[in-house]
Formats: sequence, C-alpha cells, structure tokens
Amino acid sequence: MDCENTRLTQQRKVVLEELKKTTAHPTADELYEAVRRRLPNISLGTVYRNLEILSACGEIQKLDLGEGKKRFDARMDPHYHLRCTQCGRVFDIPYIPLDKEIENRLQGVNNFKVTGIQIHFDGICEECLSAMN
Amino acid sequence: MDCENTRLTQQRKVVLEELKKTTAHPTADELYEAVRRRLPNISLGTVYRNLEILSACGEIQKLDLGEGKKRFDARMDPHYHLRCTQCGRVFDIPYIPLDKEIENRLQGVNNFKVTGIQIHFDGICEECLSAMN
DNA sequence: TATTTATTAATAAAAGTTACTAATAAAAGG
DNA sequence: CCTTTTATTAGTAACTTTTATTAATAAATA
Repeated sequence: MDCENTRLTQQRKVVLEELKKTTAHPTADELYEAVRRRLPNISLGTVYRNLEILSACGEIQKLDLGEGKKRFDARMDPHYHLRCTQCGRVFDIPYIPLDKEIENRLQGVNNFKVTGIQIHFDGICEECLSAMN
Repeated sequence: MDCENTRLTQQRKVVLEELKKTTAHPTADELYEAVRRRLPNISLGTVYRNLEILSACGEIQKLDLGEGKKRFDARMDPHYHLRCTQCGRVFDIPYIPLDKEIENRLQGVNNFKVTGIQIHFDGICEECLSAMN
C-alpha cells in the first residue's frame, strides 16, 4: 500500500474524525451512519475503502472479534478487547505484556516464525452483570 | 441447542468422518467438496447445518482466524492455531497453559467477567520459510 | 404399520465486503 | 493561473460466506 500518494479528502477526514470520537469500536456500517450525518452523499463503498486505506497506513486498527464483520478502532496504543456476549458491545482492556511472554514460551515448541499474536476476550460487561441480579 | 433429539444421519456421519480425517482445518466449502465425493447429492446447506449442530454439541470446533470465513477442526484437546500468512494454511500449535495465567493477570484490572480467551497466531510455516531462501 | 418429528436437497435470500465505471477533485507542471 | 495527471468519489453491480425457506424424505416412536 502506497501511503505517500494518499490524499486527505473531506470524506477520509470525516471518517477518521468520527472514528476518533467514539470508543464503541463501530463496524463499517455503523460508521457510515455516523459519517452520513455530516456528509449525506457519501457512499458505503467510500467508507469501506477509506477504512481499508487508513488501517493499511497505520492510522487506525481493523478488529475481527469473530462476529463475521469487522470493527474499527482509532486508538492505537497497545490494549486488548473484550466482547460482551450479552449485549455485543466491545470494550477496551488495559494492556498487560502478554505478547512478549507468549512469544518466549513459544520458542522451540515449533518450527514456525511467529509474526503476530491475536488475543481477545469474551465476557460479560459490568452493566449486563448487574442487570442479571 | 437440543443435542439429545439429534439424529446421526448418513450426511452428518460423513461430514464428521471427513473432518476427522484431516488436520487441514477446512472451511465449510472445502469440506463440502470432500463429502461430495462420498455423497454426491448432499447440498452445501446441509454441510453448514451439520457443522453448526456438531460444534454446538461439542463434537467439533468452529474456528475464526480473521479470514472472513470459518474453519472447522475435529481435534478437541487444547491446542492453538497458527495461520501462515504466506500460503494461508492453518497449523496446530501445542498447548501451553496461557489461558489460566492470563485470567489470573486479568483479575482486578477491570470489572468484566471474562468467560473466554481467544488466541491465535500469524506466522510463516516451515515450508514457506525454506522456500524463501 | 401409522404417526410424529428431525432432516434433507434445492433454492432463495441475507449480510458483509469488494469491484467497476464514469465523473469529480486534488495535486503537479508549465 | 491553466492544463494535465492522478487519486478519489458516488452509484451500482457483483461476489463470498452464511442462513432461511419449503416441500419431500427418512428416522424414531407409538
């Protein structure tokens, strides 16, 4: 991906701005709805393409939590994600340095070159927990 | 899911048998191709439905490695998966008890009840590594 | 054997995502 | 500036994976 010859168009700017506004880890479609309030003529394909470019260029993160659709996150510092199996919302989990440790423990057990470790959590959020009582 | 009133039909039996034959972690479509050699009239929907039932009843595992499609695994003892980013194949990685440790380290940092930890690895397999030299 | 109920093949439809195309807008060159 | 080049856009079609529908069939039960 050629990130140099990329133009910060109005559409791309608004997609990035709207994603930065939220911590809800929206899907492409949810973000499309938000962006549409500012750019009513934007098309869903444009949102998809810009999310793709932004994540390829390291401006945002593309998440796959096993839901059959992708989510997006403008927060780029190390942290994990937990998906509430009750309400479906996705929350941030503070980073603890698991990756390094896992990588160390993985040395020697196989003949692969490990280049990435994907970790996420399923669980029940605070709100759903208290609603169960 | 009601696993008691379930019938071991010919179709379901062959789907399970074919999945048990392989360590390739096939997709529904790949398994459909394999099953079709024994049951030429089976339909893709039947394969999908039986994979769903078998995994809901704990006979097999449904995997999501972030490819936009699911994979299936008849191996049910604890182990991890690594996807080769070069050739796309999925390999088994011996289990090391990370889950318990992670769960412990996660206590207290948040207000969620963690019910599941999803881990998988990206990397380059032995074959692709040696092909690079 | 009759009856109930799970399952099937075939097909359509849904959901998420990507590809295509002519028109437009941003950057670069003169 | 004005022209030319090139990235990007809206609109739409198409694609991939998966789920739902339906009438027919097969397995279990009575």
